[in-house]
Amino acid sequence: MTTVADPPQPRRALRSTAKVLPEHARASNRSMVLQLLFHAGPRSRAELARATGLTRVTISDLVASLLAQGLVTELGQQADGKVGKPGTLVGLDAEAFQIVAVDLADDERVHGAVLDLSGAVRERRTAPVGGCTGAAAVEVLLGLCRELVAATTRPVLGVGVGSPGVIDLSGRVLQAPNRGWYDLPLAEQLSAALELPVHVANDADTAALGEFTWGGASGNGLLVLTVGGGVGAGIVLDGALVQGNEHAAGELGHVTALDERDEHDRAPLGRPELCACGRRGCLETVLSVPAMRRRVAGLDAAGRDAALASVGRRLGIVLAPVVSALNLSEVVLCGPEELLGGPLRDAALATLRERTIPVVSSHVQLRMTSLGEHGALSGAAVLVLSGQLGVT
Amino acid sequence: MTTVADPPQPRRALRSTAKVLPEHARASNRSMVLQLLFHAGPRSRAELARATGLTRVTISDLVASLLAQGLVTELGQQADGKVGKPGTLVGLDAEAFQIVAVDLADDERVHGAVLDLSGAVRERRTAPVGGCTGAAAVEVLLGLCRELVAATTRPVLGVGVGSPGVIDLSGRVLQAPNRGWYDLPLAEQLSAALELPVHVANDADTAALGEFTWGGASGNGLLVLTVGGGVGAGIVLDGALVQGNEHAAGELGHVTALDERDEHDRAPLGRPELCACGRRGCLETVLSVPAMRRRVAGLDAAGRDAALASVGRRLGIVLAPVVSALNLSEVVLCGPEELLGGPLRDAALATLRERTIPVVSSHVQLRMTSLGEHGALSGAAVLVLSGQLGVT
DNA sequence: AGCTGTTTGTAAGGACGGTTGCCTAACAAA
DNA sequence: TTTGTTAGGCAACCGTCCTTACAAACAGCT
Repeated sequence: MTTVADPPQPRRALRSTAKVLPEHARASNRSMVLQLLFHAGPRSRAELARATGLTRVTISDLVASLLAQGLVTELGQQADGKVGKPGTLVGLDAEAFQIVAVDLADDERVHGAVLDLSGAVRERRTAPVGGCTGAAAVEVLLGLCRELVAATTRPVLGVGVGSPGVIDLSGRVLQAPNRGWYDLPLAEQLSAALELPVHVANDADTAALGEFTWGGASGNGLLVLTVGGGVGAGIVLDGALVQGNEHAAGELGHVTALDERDEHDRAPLGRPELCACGRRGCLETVLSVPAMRRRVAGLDAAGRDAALASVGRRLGIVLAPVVSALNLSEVVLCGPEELLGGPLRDAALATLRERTIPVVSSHVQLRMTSLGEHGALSGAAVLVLSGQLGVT
Repeated sequence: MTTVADPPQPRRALRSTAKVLPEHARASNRSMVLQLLFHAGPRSRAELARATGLTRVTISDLVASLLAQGLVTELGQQADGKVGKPGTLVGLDAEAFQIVAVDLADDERVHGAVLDLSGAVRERRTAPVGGCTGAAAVEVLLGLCRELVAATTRPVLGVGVGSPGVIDLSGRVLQAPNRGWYDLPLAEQLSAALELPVHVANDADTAALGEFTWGGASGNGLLVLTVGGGVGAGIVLDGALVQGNEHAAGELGHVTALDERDEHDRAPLGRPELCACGRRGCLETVLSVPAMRRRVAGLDAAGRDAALASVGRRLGIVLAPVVSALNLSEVVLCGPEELLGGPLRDAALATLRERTIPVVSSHVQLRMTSLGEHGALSGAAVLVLSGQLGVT
């Protein structure tokens, strides 16, 4: 009959939406129960019902399916002297599955571990990279994964990998210059070879996940800065990693931190140095471990402290806009404690507070990681927990 | 029987999770259909089914309920010469409801409008603030809202308000010094008085929403900077506003942008000025409209351009870490075109590119808003569209 | 001991949402 | 006219959660 007017022009790409089925609701509720048991410890079914808002009937059903899968176990009666029938405690069984986690941040050796569901490391292995790149580097990684899988004593929930470079949500490495990987579907390849679920993410992102889950993060909004050969950052907002437009969020290492014309701290830091990226004064040229070691070499304690404080001030200047814009609750440093933990941290925090409004700065914390060396490994494990069980 | 070991200590506050019911799946799918019709224009049921992944049966059912509510209408047959039965086009009815939107960013007058579902302004009203604060300011706002509601010619979908200050997700104003509001449940009060759904958010956030929905945003990651009496920012990541730990995300106005010891641009900008917050050199002391007008007053064209370029460079320095950390695709400036649009924008973009790695800076855009004066009003309308229909 | 009230966990039945399978209507191409 | 394709509707089924009802286990009281 009536023909139709021209459709209005599409205004922008649609936000990724997906159909929702009742079974997704089920999965979400199942994850909520697991999340609760994971973080808050064993509970009775009735308590789970109250905490989730679901009915006891539904919780019973969910718990029954989790029991059938072996993910949770009944732990006996609640022994507190309240009125009424005592509940049966149900708890996550940390021994039910094991997780294989691998960290590729180190250029010399690939570090891996087997963890249980509580995040405890059960087994540790490393493999030398030996300068391998491209497909050969994938083989080294795959070999370590096989070795770790062989070392597990329980069914494997999945494999988590933290790698430098730009990595999309599907675990495809868009670019990782250190390994010579470009547009490589790493998760897919590993998954096919190992016949296991594999999750791959940027190493700073996995470090952020680990800190978020196990580092005692307090509020909402966490930035984790990994300081090693380079500088990277992972950001968790509202419980999720920030991806960025090109999956390159967290590229803080190459923000200019030292300006040709700044008088600020000129004496201790000298003129802006040339960076590997071809520009001058990048944060990496002052904050990376090699740069700092070079700067403090041969200095006495006072000189060393002054130099590190200068670096900390530059870091504070770079962090101030980020912390303000996102109203972060926590900034966490990962790297050598002896370089980052002292005057550097203190100066960075002081500078950060100086340069931000109190409503923001009074709540923000700046501290060393509480996970020690293997934060990235724990984070890679969280990647699997999150991907397979919905637990974060 | 067996008593139980101590539960593991809770490690952190749980991420906000909520139970999911099948009816939520229904609401989500309904929103997805509306979203599609909103952004991509009229479609047949079969096309909707293909686009959403749902079956034709389910789509028919959803469309039937939307037809019953008057939100969509059938627009006749598809007239293209393909094989098979031609489909019946179904389109969002922009006339079905109207939206009342109010912007409180201006200290002198409250601006309001009636919009249809396509975002077109149908009616415009303002009310003088007259220095009112506290409850009196609420009364002024309420009066304007009543006037606008009376001016509507269709059922009202809801009321959206953009206000300066820190505002939580429920529309409670935690603090808005300009209006003398502290811990005020504004959305709740307005909703009770008007007997309509009311959504309240920070004005920079609503501006960001408006730009995101109607400004032709390209990629993922948008920061909108509102420049007026002060400076504010709203950030949209992954299709959602960034809230921040204390709902204070976007507080960029009081980041130090001009340092006592910086030589950088000293000549055009002078020594760091005292800011209303009590500190020196905040971004607001160089980028706010009054500050800029004062700086360019009495200068010739060249001097004016140089001064604005200096301001742009300071802005670029502040933005660089944020753009890098979040890998933003777009930074949008809202405010007086004659101040922001020319040398300031150019210098800010150039500085931003100088200070960030190409992988980040090559994709980022920095431009004036395409929504003109009433971006915040459009954004307040999006608040309602999003809250009531799930359309963004 | 026996009763009462409270709390836990399960069972049965109903409501809702989505799917599959099958039907008819409408059209183009052979 | 026949064939193949597409749109849209109807019926039957499955999954998920809810409400209601009930048995079991306990504390506190008489």
